[in-house]
Amino acid sequence: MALPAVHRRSKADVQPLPKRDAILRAAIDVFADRGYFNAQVADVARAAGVAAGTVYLYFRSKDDLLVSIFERSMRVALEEGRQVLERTRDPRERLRQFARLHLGRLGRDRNLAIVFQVELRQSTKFMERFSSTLLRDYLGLIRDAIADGQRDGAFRDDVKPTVAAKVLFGALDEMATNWILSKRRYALEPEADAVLDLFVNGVAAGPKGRGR
Amino acid sequence: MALPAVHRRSKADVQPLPKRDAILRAAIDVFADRGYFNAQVADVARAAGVAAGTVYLYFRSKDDLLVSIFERSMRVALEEGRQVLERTRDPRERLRQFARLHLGRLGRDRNLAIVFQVELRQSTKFMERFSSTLLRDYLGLIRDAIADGQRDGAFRDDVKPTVAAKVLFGALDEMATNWILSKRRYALEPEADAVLDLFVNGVAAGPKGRGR
DNA sequence: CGCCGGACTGAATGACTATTCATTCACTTT
DNA sequence: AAAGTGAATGAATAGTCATTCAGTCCGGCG
Repeated sequence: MALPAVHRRSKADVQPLPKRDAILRAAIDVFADRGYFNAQVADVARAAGVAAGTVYLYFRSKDDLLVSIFERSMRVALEEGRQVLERTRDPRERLRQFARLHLGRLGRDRNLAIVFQVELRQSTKFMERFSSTLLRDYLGLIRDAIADGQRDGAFRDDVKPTVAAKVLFGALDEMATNWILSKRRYALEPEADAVLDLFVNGVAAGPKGRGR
Repeated sequence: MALPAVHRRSKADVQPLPKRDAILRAAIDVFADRGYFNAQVADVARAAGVAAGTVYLYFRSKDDLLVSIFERSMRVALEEGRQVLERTRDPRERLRQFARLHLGRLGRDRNLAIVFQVELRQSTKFMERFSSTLLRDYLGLIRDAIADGQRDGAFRDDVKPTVAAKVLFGALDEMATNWILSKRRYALEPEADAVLDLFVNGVAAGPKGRGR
């Protein structure tokens, strides 16, 4: 049972399991292209340049591929989001940065965006699993930023932060979904500014706008 | 086994194909419960009280079931939406009614809501098919109402109606999705008012709020 | 009556595919 | 060079299901 050489720098020690990453990347592309249910594990393996069985050395199951894509990306998103909130104090600017980050991330990787906006939403089974953890945290970040803004006096305090967070997230989500489905090819990230402007100022005309 | 229906008004003319409707209704319930891909056609048949083969007397394929659910509901939604726009003139009130209609429809039928918010979004294949027709029209209704409001002077005219329409739709969509996934059971329709308030007035505090 | 047409049935068919596992292979160690 | 190791392979397995179709059943008609 001799454990292999300790000082061997070769193989999987270079750092982040290159094969695992290759498979995840391939999964994103294949799922985006054919859809999760229509994609075969063998397709993913081929795209990653490995044999079908190899996928199972790194992932428990086909489901696990989808879950792993979600978790890895979401962790990054949460980390980036938290950093924005730390480094920026102005409530509006915070939300704007957050929105740009969100759309920027998806706009940079179309296939990832497809997996997030479309493939991940298959069946309530997945949805519940996802939305009850990382996604909840993500929404929580927005909610907290809004609540902070209310304390600052920058935002109205007669709206519930949770509702406002959902509205903002929903708006961004729709921009992303539309971008994916659109035949036109435009930059997604800049849309963040338009969304933020609407979210902050509303559509009502005139500076006094409020009330009915 | 004898069918009691003696002198039934010549076959299926009693109204609109009761069996077809039963199958569609069953499909909504089964898809909502198990998810489209995990649901078997035989499950739908059983829930509808017919044999598996009978489903194919009324629908071309399993896909066709999903498409039919979407199309039938969407046609109703479009019709109701158009009526609102006809009977109401005030821009804000129009949007409010529209939002209530939207959330009211989903809030009334949880399984239909699940099919719409989750199951229908499987794979870009379906999404593209759907979003390029009825859904586009639905968004168009919102967009036109907003453009009207701009002509009225009720809404700012420095926002693109298409963008504003997506923002509003996205916000409503997110409220619906959250409602489905939430363990809490609350009324969905009333949320429309909160969303509309935010969409019209924005989160910014103070009556002058605008600008940066 | 006996026969017709068509709605309906559900077992059988034909495909498809996630997952497994006996082998092979590329290296290392001794 | 011999032996060992575990990563990687990919053919075979074990199911799963959408869809079909040969037949059943029934009301009405001649």
